[in-house]
Amino acid sequence: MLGQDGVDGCCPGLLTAPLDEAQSVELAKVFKALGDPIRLRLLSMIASRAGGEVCVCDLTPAFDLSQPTISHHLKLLRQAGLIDCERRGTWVYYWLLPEMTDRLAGILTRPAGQPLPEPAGTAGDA
Amino acid sequence: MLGQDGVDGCCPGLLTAPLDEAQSVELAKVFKALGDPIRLRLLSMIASRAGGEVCVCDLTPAFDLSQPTISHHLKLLRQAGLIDCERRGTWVYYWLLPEMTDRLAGILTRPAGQPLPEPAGTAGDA
DNA sequence: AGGTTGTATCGATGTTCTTCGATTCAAGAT
DNA sequence: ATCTTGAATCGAAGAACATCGATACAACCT
Repeated sequence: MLGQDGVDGCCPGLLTAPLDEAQSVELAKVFKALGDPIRLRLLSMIASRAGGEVCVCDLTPAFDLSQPTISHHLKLLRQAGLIDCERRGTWVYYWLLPEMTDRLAGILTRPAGQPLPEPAGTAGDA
Repeated sequence: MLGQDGVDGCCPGLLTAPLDEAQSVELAKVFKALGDPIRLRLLSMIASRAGGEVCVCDLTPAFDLSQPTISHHLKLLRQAGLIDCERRGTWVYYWLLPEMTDRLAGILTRPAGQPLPEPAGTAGDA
């Protein structure tokens, strides 16, 4: 889901052509995963790790939330394709899947050849 | 809110350093606005318009939703700073605020000097 | 085997979100 | 002034979400 041809297809996405329904549904899932402050902080903590991965045991105590809640948020980020994880002994480590953030960045980037005329405020039709 | 110094501050955001609480709350509002298929389609329809603006009367009939619902979604996109609008006679026109999408794209883009070592699967600690 | 620690899953609860019909507001036309 | 059309606002109803405590699962230690 997403990645096959929908979201990044050839590249344009979002700002250059109208999204069709299927594309918008898939894309919305990813943005919805980013639409929560806790998940955004989790993602940034995971992504900014030099080693490339973080133990859950380092993430959980950084929040005033229960352990199951953090686990739930991590699951949503994983289902969105933004991160992945692996158990290593007693601990579970998470890391960023940069393909997805790259894809989102591309989707939000205009082709540079689309200046967006005037903000209409100064344009008017008079 | 957002844009002053929080989200783009100097530039890094999200993938290079942990977000603080205030930043994550502001950013989450914008991503949450993008986390709905209808709003994503509305935004793409608005952004991809050559003229730079779209009349609401062109947006509403493109969906199987009531007029108040579309109006509501447009309001959320506007409150997120993604679009703006202006009434011109009987009609209201919406256009993209590229500053916000540019900002998001920047936030999701890694500085290129962050290769993300190995996916831990091949690393192991043994 | 039994105990301990770290993490995920399960139900339940309160909140937020999406959507609607009804209404109100804005502006032009008769 | 009244009517008509386009768009926003106002409740209300149902669905989806965030959060918790309790519990189950996984792996290590003694």
